[in-house]
Amino acid sequence: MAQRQVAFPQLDCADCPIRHRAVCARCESDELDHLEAIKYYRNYEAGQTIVWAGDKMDFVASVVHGVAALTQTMEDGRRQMVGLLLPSDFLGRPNRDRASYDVTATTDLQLCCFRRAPFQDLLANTPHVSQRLLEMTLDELDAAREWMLLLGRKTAREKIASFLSIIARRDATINQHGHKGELVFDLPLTREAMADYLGLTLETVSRQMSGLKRDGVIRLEGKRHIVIPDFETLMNETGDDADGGVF
Amino acid sequence: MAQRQVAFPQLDCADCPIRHRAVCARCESDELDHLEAIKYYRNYEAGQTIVWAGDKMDFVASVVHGVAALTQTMEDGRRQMVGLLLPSDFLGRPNRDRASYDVTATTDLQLCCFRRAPFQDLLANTPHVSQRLLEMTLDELDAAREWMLLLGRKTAREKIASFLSIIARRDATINQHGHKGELVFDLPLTREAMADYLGLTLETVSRQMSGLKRDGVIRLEGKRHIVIPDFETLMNETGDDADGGVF
DNA sequence: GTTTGTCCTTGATCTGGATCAAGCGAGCCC
DNA sequence: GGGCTCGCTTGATCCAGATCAAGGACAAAC
Repeated sequence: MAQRQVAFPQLDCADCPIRHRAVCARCESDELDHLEAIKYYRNYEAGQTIVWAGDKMDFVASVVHGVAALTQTMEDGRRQMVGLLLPSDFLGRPNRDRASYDVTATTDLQLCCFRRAPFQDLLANTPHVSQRLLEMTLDELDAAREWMLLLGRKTAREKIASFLSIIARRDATINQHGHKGELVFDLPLTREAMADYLGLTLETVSRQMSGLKRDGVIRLEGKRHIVIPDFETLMNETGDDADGGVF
Repeated sequence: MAQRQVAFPQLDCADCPIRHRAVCARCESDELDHLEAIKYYRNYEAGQTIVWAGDKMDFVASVVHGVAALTQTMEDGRRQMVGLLLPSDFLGRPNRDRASYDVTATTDLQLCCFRRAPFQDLLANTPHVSQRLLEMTLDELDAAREWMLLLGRKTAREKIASFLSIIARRDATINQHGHKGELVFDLPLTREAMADYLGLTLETVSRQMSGLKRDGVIRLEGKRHIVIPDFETLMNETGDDADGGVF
């Protein structure tokens, strides 16, 4: 079963993603080597909480592998996920030492952390670091705005299809033992976390997954393993314009 | 009738907000005077479209006065507002020359514009400009995430109350001819635009406004002029934690 | 093997907000 | 003045998704 990574190329330089995506513009510079001196790794198990909203957070970090979620909770317990961090995404806000959201590991997770103070020094003294971080933040803002369209105006089925296509774009491998190449990936979230992502209940998520399965848009192998026979068909269910353009 | 500006102090240096909020960290530097050379003003009437999603956009801008909205539209016409720009907010994305969203003036509007190329040069050569823009973008991302909670999990009534409190925070004056000080402001959006902001229909917006009026949470003088007798009471309707903290 | 717990599915019913429909009031144009 | 249109309100009905409820699959603990 030949597989290859799609859509987002693997990180290919050094062992720490922040060098590639967050800090170096093109990974050509040596001047950031002292980042090595302030970085360290942390590992979390699926389900673990990394910080609670309001907690002191003395580091920023880059996701090495696994998935983390940012979630807001209302007093009565209603929850809305507001960020989903995949490998190479950045966690934490420079110049703010308290977490604004609950951060949890939704799968086993490794973070590459940087102590806050030296990172902020770096930011202040290395122009292209803040420029790179600005680019990343603008990308996140665009993603947040797509997400707002989803939350405000899409139907439950469209929400599920959109979510699957987002995860597929960043995570899926192409399974080519057939001829056309199916997309294959594991869901990094429970049904409940998907509900929090999509502004639905877990029952509705479950029902709509069953619906997409019944209609042949996806196959479900176990609870978490997804096969997408034809990405085009899935995209038709998202309500988005035809040309997502990645594949 | 004595009034004073609350929550967001008026801009107080030079005539162009970008000098204060977007560009200068503390408005202490002179090195940005050449911004003067690349800036120009544009005026729009309420309802006018500034750019359509996908259009070439050869400038970035700062809102001087009035309100602009960023909106996404699905093929079948469903619309979701994804950004609301008030005075001193920034419009446009550096290093991207096509608009990602429809931009419309929801009131009469004046923009202070900067041609793209020189602004990008400035960004590349003036570290604290990109640092300041990073701060602003992070603030916008936080606002977007609050908005996601609203869209995904709040009831119609909570959405309306939240919206009113957001506008009041940025726009209201305190009317002190009573003793405690009522908050007073004009809605910068039609009911339809509010619906697009909140992920509701305009009928639901109208009904919930009537509901808040009936219950004495707000007074409505005409269609657009709002009086909030007691901000605390309004906040209790938003579903948010008690301590918004601004007043 | 049984028990327990977590995650998920499915069914029955309810309801908040959407949809469909009518009408109002305040400009504004002739 | 009369007839517009535009923005808004209100009423009647409908339905997608929430809620309430039961049970299944699977893994870990004993």
